[in-house]
Amino acid sequence: MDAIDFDLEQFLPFRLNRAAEFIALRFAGAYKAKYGLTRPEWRTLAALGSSGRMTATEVGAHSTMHKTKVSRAVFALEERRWLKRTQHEDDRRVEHLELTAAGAKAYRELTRLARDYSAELETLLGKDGLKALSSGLAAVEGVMAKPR
Amino acid sequence: MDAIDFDLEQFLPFRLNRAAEFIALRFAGAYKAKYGLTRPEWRTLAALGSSGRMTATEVGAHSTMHKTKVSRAVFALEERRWLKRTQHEDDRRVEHLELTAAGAKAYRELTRLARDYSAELETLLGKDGLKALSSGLAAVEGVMAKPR
DNA sequence: AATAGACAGTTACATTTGTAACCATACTCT
DNA sequence: AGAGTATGGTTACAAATGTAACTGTCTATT
Repeated sequence: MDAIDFDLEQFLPFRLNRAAEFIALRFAGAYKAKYGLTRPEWRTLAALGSSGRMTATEVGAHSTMHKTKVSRAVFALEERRWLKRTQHEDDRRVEHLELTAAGAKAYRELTRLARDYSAELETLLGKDGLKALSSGLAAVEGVMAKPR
Repeated sequence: MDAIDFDLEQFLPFRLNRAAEFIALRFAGAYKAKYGLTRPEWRTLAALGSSGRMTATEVGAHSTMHKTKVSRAVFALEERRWLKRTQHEDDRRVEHLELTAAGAKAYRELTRLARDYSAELETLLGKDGLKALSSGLAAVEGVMAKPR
């Protein structure tokens, strides 16, 4: 079969996916094995930790997760007492989400791990590799931001 | 909360994942909606289409998928008559996988779409963005290849 | 040749995910 | 005010996935 004109190995979506899985999986060990968090949970924690009080919808927008993922993550974090909800006074559909003291503590610990991992990535990929990757991603992000 | 020292938005694993989802999803429409293929199925098809006859294990290595994913994808493609298996003469554990004529045809059609999408990406990301992304990914791939 | 270990691929089960339908509340327009 | 529609969030169900155990075959060692 004509191997000439298409090679999965060079196809950008494939490469991007594979790289993302690889990079993410390494870090997932930190929150998964150590804290038993799922990815949506970690993302929710990180969103609330860095931006403070937000609604579920905002968390979803911030970390590009579907409502249902956010909803489930919020439940899980709430059960752990890492997060608390409060009703919006004016609109009872909305609920504000906020980390508890315990949640904030976990967040700080995890961000420390995240920073360590970032540093590790820099040495692994090299300054140039990192820079290239980052600016490539910025290009993608530019496209994502567009109205479509 | 201290938003200063960590921002999910800048965390590479997060950015990479988000970009990969975005890029992959756009193309997934092509094989998902149009042919009803799952991603593992498309990858298997692509591996066999570009490299010809392979074993399931080889497909997995080539496209970094777990055995079970490959196994299920092979089943699905076989049911569609896009793929046939033949036993290895010397080792009856092994089976060779190969596309049928129908499978090869589908592969060709899909590679056409893949090429179109690649071209679209080039215009979307710009020559420079694409180049940066590609070399950034190459850096990651270099790390992946290492013995670990 | 007999036992033990490795390997290819499959299957079973639990977990995660995506889709769509669903509540409840709020807004808009007449 | 009342009908229709939009929105925040949850739930139910189906499909996809990961983990681990399993079957069958091969290889090595004795």
